[in-house]
Amino acid sequence: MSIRHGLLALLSPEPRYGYQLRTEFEASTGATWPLNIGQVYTTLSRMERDGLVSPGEEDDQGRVVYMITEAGRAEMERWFSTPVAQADRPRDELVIKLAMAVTAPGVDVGRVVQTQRTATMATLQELTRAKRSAAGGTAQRLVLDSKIFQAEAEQRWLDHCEAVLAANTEGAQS
Amino acid sequence: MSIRHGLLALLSPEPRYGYQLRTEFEASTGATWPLNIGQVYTTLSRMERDGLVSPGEEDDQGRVVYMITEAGRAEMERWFSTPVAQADRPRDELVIKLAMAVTAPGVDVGRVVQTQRTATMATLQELTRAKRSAAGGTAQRLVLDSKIFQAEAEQRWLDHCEAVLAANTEGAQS
DNA sequence: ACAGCCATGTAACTTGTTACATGATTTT
DNA sequence: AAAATCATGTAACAAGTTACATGGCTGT
Repeated sequence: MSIRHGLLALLSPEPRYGYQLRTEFEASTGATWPLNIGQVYTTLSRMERDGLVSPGEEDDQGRVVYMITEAGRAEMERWFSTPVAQADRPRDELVIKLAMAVTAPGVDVGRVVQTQRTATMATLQELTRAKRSAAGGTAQRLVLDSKIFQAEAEQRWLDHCEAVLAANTEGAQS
Repeated sequence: MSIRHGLLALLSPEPRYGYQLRTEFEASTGATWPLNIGQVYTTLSRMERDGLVSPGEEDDQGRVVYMITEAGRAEMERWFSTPVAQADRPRDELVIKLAMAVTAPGVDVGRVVQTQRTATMATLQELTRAKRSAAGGTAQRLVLDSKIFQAEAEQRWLDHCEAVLAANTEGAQS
């Protein structure tokens, strides 16, 4: 529900039209998660269906301007004041992959870990480079930082996995 | 595509029936991401449609046993040998929420951060408790560890956000 | 008898996502 | 004139998810 709420938040200060929303969404969250323009319109339609936004009159330039409704504002406030719970998060593909690699016989877990480590390292370097070039405002920088923190945590976890697996094979099977 | 591939991996050593797949999936990944049994069957149907699995004959006890196909095995190997890329990951709701909180006027970002920090702290304690009780095999333990690493990274990032925002309000706006 | 687990399945829905069609305006 | 950008929208699909229907078997 990230996009819905994101658009809702962008509409909260004042009405906007679809194309503008994409631009501003990407300006806030950065270029790493590009937002297809079609999706803006589908999401707006669905939010209209759910009573969160309503299309006002057209622009002076004929653009369709949406504005947030009462219900939409309430939903936005609920969103900001409710923490993201553990259960809300999507399943982590890497974690499932490793769990399966450990479980399934005949899979070289070490190789899976190594492959991922290389990729994550490359990601990390790219992110660091992006951070050095330092375009964008506070929001974009924080998004970048989040990705860096997450990639670093992933590296540490991969190290940890290797250590655990090494200890497992040398000693008894678990 | 985590569940598809997860089921595929579980089917790789030998054929299984649906109910069994749920049990084993949860045994590998832990109870934190419960898997609805209905989903196992829908996913199996779709995988059959895509030629990744095929229902063999019934069990001696009348259970519908699925087995992995050639194409399924190839897909599984591709999965294990391909790293999870940055672009593959879903949008992070918390990150978007904070980016929007920073961007939108009239939102108390500090409160959003605090609310999340409290929740994440509670999560972390719960995870640590779960780890101490230490049921489950290697896979489950690694999944738990991953969640702990991620929660810790999230706490660090929230701290970092606060620091950046404090520096921002005391000095000039960015 | 009844509760609860084992077991399979389907219908319906959500969000996310893309490919495509269409046209106006602006830049080169 | 052609290319690019601005702007709106639709059709179609994927994957995940749940609620429900159905029935057999097991333990109390």
